[in-house]
Amino acid sequence: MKTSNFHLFTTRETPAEAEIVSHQLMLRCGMIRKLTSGIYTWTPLGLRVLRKVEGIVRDELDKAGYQELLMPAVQPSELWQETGRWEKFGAQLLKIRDRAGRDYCFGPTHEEVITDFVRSEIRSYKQLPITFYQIQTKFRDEIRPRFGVMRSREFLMKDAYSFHIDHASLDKTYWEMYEVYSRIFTRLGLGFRSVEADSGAIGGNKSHEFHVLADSGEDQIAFSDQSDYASNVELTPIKQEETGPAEPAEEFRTVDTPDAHTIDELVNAYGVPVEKTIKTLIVHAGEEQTADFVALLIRGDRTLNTLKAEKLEEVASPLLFATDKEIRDAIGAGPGSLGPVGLSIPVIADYEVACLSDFAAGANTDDQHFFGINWGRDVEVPATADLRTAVEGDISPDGKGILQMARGIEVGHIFQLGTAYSEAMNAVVLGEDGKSHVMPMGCYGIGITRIVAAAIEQNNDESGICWPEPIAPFQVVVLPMNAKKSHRVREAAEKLYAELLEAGVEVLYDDRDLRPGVMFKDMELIGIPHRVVIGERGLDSGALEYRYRRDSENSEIPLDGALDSILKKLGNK
RNA sequence: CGGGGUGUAGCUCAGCCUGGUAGAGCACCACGUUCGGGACGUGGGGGUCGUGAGUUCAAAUCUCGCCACCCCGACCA
Repeated sequence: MKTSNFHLFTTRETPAEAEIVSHQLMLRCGMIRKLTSGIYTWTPLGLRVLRKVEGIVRDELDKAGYQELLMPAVQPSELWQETGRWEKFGAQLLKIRDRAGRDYCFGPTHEEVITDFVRSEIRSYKQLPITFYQIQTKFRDEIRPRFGVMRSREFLMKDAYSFHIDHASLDKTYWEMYEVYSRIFTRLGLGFRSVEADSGAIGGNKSHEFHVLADSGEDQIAFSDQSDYASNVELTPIKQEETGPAEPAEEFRTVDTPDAHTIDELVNAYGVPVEKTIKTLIVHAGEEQTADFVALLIRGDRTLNTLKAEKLEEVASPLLFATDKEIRDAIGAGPGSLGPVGLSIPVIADYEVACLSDFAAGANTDDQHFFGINWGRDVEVPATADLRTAVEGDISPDGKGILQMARGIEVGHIFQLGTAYSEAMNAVVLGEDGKSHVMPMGCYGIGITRIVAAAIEQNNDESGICWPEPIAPFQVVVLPMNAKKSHRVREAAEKLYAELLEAGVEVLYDDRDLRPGVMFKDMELIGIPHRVVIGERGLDSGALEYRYRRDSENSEIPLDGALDSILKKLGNK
């Protein structure tokens, strides 16, 4: 490709809307252009990268024996009614209506369509297991699209679905897919980690996320420093400590605390160690409960994990905090003065809270706290549960090592759906026993679009992008110095360009009549891995200059046999 | 949806407080000088100042409504 025939438009300045480095660089390179919130055009440059990612994903899936198909982006509401998701999926589902007044949605995912396809195509257990996949445009009407293509509303996704005669077969495919995913992300040149995850709105049982590790990631990952345990921190369980609370050492006492309504104020004004304080959070009770509210106790320096809390039957799901007025009506004190002693509503304490001694908490009377509280002596020992979010330094749930934290960008997610969809849609096959069996399903997603952004997050420097070679838009760039003034330079460059093309190399030849500095800056910005510079200087000594994008020094390659030298570099890196 | 912010040339922004001729840098076009790390000069094209109403002799500027976009939270590949 010659730059004269390639739409390249780079900018020196960073557009104001871009917050993170990948978004900034994608805009500065001219890889994407925003049409409207969360919806982007991919320019020829950006599309080359997107296609590379897509190609690698497709290649590995094909090798694993999964079959590609292509499902419609627009889906009829009837299918979604069958699974109940027409209502349940919520506002993320973009609903549209045709001229006859029939309802459709723009597909955010394809469980319904694939299940419909399979229930009419597959009749016998002998055809199972079977896995289909597609690479296709999805639309999710995100509440807040963000970070360019990292969280866009319209995006390209690889989604795969597997169907099985029994759970054992599903489990087998699931772990095969786990390996395929690992191969894909390795081949893409990404630093990643797989973690145990919550299955979220898609539903189902077992689930793993694949995260590209990057500081700008939106997810927090907890992992053990001594084992391969890793999980999304929203899910990381915390073990109950085996040792109970220490013997009481302090007198129980009531203290007037008119200026302490937060944990911070309590700690600063009264010298209570923060790890001897507890927060009392009042939330709505679950449907079957007799009380209206439940009090959740968390150590003062910890945060409530809402996912864990709402899984408790005592707690309403979704979690709903009581308002200040509700708290005052039920307890007779404001939210800044609550505690477990003398509380009239059910109490659930975090495991850690149950192990405290001589701690401080509100007195359920405005402007008063109790100090030196001890379980059993001053207040009944409460029910306990795992309520808080894990933090760095906690013991790993597998008992091996302590937890570290990292930030990640979720680029893949695999689920064992079980029969949630196949049952709702009556997707059955005949088994060996001659009876109908509901097919357990797995589903497996990769965010193709997001991978491009994640790869940039992980591979950039002050000059621009440093693409991993497998997904670079071009492998090599040929830069002639002042070609207009020099026949020799122009001829040598044209010749090398032709040879590289002939050899099947993806080469960009910068034939624009530009000052060298501009070319260098442009090519470093767009991150082409290999650069060959041709100038009078080098030609005089029979050499070309070569530089790898991540290096800071040039090396020379002899003009004679330059093609072979370059091919060797491509193979080596 | 709640909270905060911004809308002026393709991009980055000034001008608004204190109403009166719409600006700069980058980008773009032409010519010339330059030319191995984002050159310089001269000339030029380009804006219904987000939008609608109001106040006023006069609105980018003041007032009100609306819209869009961005940032912080819950959601997700």
